Amino acid sequence: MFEIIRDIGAITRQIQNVSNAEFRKLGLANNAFIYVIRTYEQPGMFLGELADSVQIDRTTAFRTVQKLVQSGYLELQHDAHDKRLRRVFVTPKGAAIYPELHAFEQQCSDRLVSQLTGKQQAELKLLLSKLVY
Amino acid sequence: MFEIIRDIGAITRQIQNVSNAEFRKLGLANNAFIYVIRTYEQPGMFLGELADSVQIDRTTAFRTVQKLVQSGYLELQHDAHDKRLRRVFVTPKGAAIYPELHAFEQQCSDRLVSQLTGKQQAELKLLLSKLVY
DNA sequence: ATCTATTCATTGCATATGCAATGAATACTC
DNA sequence: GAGTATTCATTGCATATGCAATGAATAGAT
Repeated sequence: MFEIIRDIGAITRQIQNVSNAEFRKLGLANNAFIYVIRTYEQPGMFLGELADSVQIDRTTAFRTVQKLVQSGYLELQHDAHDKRLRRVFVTPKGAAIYPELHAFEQQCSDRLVSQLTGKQQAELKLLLSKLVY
Repeated sequence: MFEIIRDIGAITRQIQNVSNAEFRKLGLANNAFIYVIRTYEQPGMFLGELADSVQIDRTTAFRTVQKLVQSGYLELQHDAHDKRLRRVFVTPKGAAIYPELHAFEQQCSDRLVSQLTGKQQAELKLLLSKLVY
């Protein structure tokens, strides 16, 4: 069953490459676009929470978010009750590019599963959601 | 269907993290263990071929292989007919650790699919093999 | 309430990464 | 077979990455 690990690893790296190439022009290479997408969809996560949700090292995520704040896509707010937390939100600039980012993600996905029937696609999605890591 | 991309991305990064932590003691962090596994199983690939097979940037792969040659896990040979090519092989030292590397990979996979029935596991493997990238 | 253990964000530092460019060898065209 | 286009390995360079450590804030225990 180790082929599963190998396959998803190769696919992930490939998609990462094309995505980074696609979004470099927006200053969103190095997986930065992922943070904008996730933050748009789930605003108010704190930094570590966001990092964990995409399984990226917290310090790397921290620095990427800093850059995205600098470039105006994201903003940070202190939590009202827990002074340790810094919650992440998209700015209008970040919200404005979300459709483009998500459309590309969608397009990559569609291409990826283009050899599967609709039923198989649903089955794959279900099986993947059951993986434990 | 974009959940597919997100799921496999998160899983891949997670597995990468635990694998690197596991093999750091052997000097095989930063995905280096992948090259030993692949080279053991398919000896004689040239550098770019090996890089492409795991979807890692060729220059990164090149440098990782250099390190593995330095540390004695891999060796390079010039191709007899095409002077551009450098073919990769495992050394006895590389061959000696293959079982450990592969066992860990196996163990990660088993854990990953532990919530699936045998039939579902086979189905997942089949579906993944049909993905196009 | 004090003491201890966790959980955050953040920084330092050594190293890895990857785009762009180079030169050498081979393939392809006419 | 000269000329052009590809395909290699390799290097330079700027940047990203991630482990380890820090200090501040909170949670949990006694």
